[in-house]
Amino acid sequence: IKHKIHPRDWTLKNIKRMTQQLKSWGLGYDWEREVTTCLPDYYAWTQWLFLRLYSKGLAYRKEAVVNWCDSCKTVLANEQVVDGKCERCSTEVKQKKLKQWFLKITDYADRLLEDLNLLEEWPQRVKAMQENWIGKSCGVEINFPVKGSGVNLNCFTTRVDTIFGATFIALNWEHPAVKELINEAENKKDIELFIEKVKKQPSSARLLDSFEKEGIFTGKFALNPLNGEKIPIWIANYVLSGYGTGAIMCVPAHDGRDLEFALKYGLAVKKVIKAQDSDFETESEDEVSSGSAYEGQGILINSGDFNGLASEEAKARIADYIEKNKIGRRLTQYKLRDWLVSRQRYWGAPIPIVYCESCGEVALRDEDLPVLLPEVKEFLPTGKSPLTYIKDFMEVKCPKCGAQARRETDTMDTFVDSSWYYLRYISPKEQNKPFVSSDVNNWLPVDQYVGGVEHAILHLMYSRFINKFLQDEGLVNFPEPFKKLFTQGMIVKDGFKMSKSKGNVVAPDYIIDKYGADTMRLYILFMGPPQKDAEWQDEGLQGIWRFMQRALRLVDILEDCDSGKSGNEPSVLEIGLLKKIHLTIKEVTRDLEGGFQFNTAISRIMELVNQVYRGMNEGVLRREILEETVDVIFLLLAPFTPHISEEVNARLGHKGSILLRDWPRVDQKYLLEKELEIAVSVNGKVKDRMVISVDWTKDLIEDKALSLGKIKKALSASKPKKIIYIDKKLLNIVV
RNA sequence: GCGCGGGUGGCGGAAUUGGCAGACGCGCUAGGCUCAGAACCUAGUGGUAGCAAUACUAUGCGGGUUCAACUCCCGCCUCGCGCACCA
Repeated sequence: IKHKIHPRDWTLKNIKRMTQQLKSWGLGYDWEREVTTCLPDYYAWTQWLFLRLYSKGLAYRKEAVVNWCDSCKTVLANEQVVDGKCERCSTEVKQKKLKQWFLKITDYADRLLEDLNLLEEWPQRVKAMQENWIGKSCGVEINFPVKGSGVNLNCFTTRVDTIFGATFIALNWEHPAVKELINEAENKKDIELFIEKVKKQPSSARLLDSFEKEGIFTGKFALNPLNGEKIPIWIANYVLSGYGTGAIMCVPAHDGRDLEFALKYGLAVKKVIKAQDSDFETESEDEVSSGSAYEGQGILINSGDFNGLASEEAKARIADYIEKNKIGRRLTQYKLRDWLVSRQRYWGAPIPIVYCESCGEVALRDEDLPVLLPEVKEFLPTGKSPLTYIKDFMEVKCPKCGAQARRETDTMDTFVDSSWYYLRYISPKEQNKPFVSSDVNNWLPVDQYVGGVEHAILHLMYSRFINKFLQDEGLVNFPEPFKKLFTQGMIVKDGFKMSKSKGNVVAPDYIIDKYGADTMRLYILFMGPPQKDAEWQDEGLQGIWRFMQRALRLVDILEDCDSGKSGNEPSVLEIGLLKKIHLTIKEVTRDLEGGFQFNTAISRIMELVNQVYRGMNEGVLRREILEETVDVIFLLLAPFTPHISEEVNARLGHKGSILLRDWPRVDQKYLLEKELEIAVSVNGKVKDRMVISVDWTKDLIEDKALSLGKIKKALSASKPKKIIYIDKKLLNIVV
């Protein structure tokens, strides 16, 4: 749309191009299972999913204050608003009241939170981010009656233990009681002016450190239901409307934000918690005057019957009291909101709902699917879905009564498509259902998922939600879709993430033309640990290219080499090389199996190549030994450099593909050392090293060490106090 | 403010989880090859002092535990990311 090209043409063209690119890298995908979420054979099932959710009351339409992007002319999910701006175009997001479709992810909030515990092989970071996003907190909602009126102000608090310290109440300007409260106020005009001012403050301003708390007194008072104290009611700009009730009880002594506000407007500060080990008399006043509130747990004071209790117990007892006297109730709050899936974009799967004069909102039947996205000429955003203007699309018979009805014109957020695609991979060609449950249950959950952290909340939370829903529907039998998660870093160049807008992209096609796909693959994996960001350096690529040439030259050397005598005992030099070969096999295997440690695996293969060259410098290597070495080198390289390894495999006379050959095996006989070198240190500082035989006793090793010239010198006259021997590693002499 | 990660040579990064810090690569220096250059080969390369053997010093800073600390503990500094007046 941005480029004024039809989204379908653009998308299909890019899919084609990227498929070519992925193939040119030599990546081993099963292309038979490719799915395209924007084509009807896929999105029919996305619509089917929507209908299942609808039938369970988990897809619903409501009027709500939603995020609106003026530039994209569409609503956005909370998850797609970053720093108060549209994640796509960075336009300041506005709040608008609209009737929109939501998916009830909040019904699953507790399970999404609880089941994070099942995800043992997910990064802590991602789990922490989801936990944060769900934002569960337990507390009470308590009624503060307004003096001289029938109004009750409900306030949610997690700090039930501090209710006796509430010295004022603050309301968001949108709170439904505001109108009534200020009706007879003397300064009604001023209050209205204040509200107008606060309304205009952009929501992103709250994020700034410079955001100043402001408020105005309504002239009304509320009664603290626990102690009957009369406390003033204010309207304040720091109270959120979307969380809790939009009204808060303020305890300045134990909340920094409330204290800041109280000090500014000269409101009372009342301490009701003292730190476990503190002396109340001496500390209280200083704290408040220095502007810091005691926010920790402690012992209750100034709290009537609850004095002397510890915070934790007090919370429970006060909550009991509140419920018993019917002045409030226990309540759990979440930050997680329902998932807004309506989009006013053309490019998406139409929501399969129609509106009928007599039946109202009606869901389509499965046999009506797919609702095809019609051809349009006009797809630029206008604020209404472009589908609105297409008569053939809009006009439809009501599936219930057959009368003329009109279609829903919103399309679905594309994250709905991607929340279940891993299931479709199991049954990509299935015509009659989205997937075959028995096959899905056999193959899934996904063993290893790889992706960027940018999906930590959006895609990975939505997929978990949908998977749990499908589990409840009996269509899958596992609670979590992705068993292991690996989040890879970004490639950075000149200090910025590679991107077209920064103009620092290194085109893979160009690299492949110049150096070949293998060199590029090897370089990318050698750059550093894949979970971290890595800096692209052309020199590094050159280094890898050099290494590949060096390794390939060994094949030339081998081919020019006489067949030579065989059957002789290997020379010392050859034994050294054989040991290195098997050590390399062992370590490369461990690096690959133990995690994604490609960078170290590659460096070990480099070491092996280096040792071959060093060996040839020092003496003669027989052809059979050299051949074994070259063979192992390219077998170990095969996962990284499949094309070149394949070629070498053929040159060495092997029939068939190298990818079908066995992974090299470690021959333990080369790793069993008869002799080895250990370090000898004095007081932890290495002074010398020596060769020992594995069958030596500790006494023998000590004697030998103490006879070393450098050790004698280091010890000079002092007598060893203690000698510590770490098997096969070092001997430390303490003096 | 809360939550995750990091901090090791000129640079990217290793260190078998408490046991020889700096593997491997880049860069740099010297030498070889060459008419010359590129490429390639050989050697060297944390810092300070020394011709050298060697000595001292060194993993963000300060303490601690230990025969031994990049690694563990306590207290700081700093950078990156995520969330954020969530009551």
